[in-house]
Amino acid sequence: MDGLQEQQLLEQACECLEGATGLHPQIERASSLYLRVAPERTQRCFEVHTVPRLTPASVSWIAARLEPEYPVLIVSEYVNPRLAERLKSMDIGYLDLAGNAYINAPPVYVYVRGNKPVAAESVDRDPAGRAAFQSAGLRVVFALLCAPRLLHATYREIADAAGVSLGSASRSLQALRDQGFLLETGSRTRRLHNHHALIQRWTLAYPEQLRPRTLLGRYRAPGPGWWEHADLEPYGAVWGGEVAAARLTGYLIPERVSIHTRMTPNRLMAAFGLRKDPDGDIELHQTFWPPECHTEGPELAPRLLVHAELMASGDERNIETARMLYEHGLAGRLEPD
DNA sequence: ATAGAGCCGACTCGTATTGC
DNA sequence: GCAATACGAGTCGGCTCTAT
Repeated sequence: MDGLQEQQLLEQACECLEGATGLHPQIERASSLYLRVAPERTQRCFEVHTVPRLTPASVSWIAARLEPEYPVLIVSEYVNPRLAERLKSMDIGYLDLAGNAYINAPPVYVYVRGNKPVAAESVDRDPAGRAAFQSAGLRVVFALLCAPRLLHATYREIADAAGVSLGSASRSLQALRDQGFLLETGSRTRRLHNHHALIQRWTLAYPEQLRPRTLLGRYRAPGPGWWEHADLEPYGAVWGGEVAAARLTGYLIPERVSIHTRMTPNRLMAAFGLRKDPDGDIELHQTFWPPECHTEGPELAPRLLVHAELMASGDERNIETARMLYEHGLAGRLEPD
């Protein structure tokens, strides 16, 4: 999202706030966007973060990443009641285009939730631009991030490795180029740019766009702690999410299990006595990344995926663990932008 | 509440064109 | 000849609307 679109979204949200409350917010632009919500009544200034489509994962991301100088105000097209509740509980302010808002700037206090979303034109709805962060695009981005050799491969090789069609690979790469995430440095030599933002976009889009499509089913094990001594390797499977994070950091006691496998679930079910259960705490997923993707160990999913799964859970301890994984693994492996 | 029709977006596939 | 790119046709799945 570029600066102009950010400001447009903020201006529209401010109009909604003005209409609903009679406050006269004042936008200030420096290195980032700032908002004085009621300059005539309080000098309190918020640092604005625009997130057109707010999801549980993006709230997790924001909660994990922000160490702001000023209190934070999230501006989105729509903040649903559950997210509103969650943001308020963390004392993070929000504004949306439906007129929902939480602003805690004494003596000014606003809390509105439950307004329905307005059917407005999204600022992030350009089909070509989104291609990189839909299911096919997410596979391509993941392959490029985890197997950098592919940056210098042909379109066909990239498409094969990512498990998408040639046309989808082409559209995804074009979208990445358009958004400044992919730089052509010569004939078939490419470089990823702005890794941090790219990982953020991937992390936010993964639980919505790709994860539901790789889900094979939910299961339940005969007893707790079964995963501690289970050997997945013979079944072409790896640990994701909380179990992988526990093994990488020793910081978590897993409650939910996610397993990524290249085979059908039958053999895993037979080996570990798993039963199908729509409310089970075990999720089986089809592996979507190429074998050459870098992993931390033979039985662990790539760190980028583990990070995204933790962030998507919304659990505070998971988010903290995700931050550790990012800082002590992902960030160090990135090329400088 | 549910089933069926219709619509739409995302994706794949095939093919034509262009450039090296 | 091969790779990159563009584009149209077709498929699939999800969503909404409507009739029952």
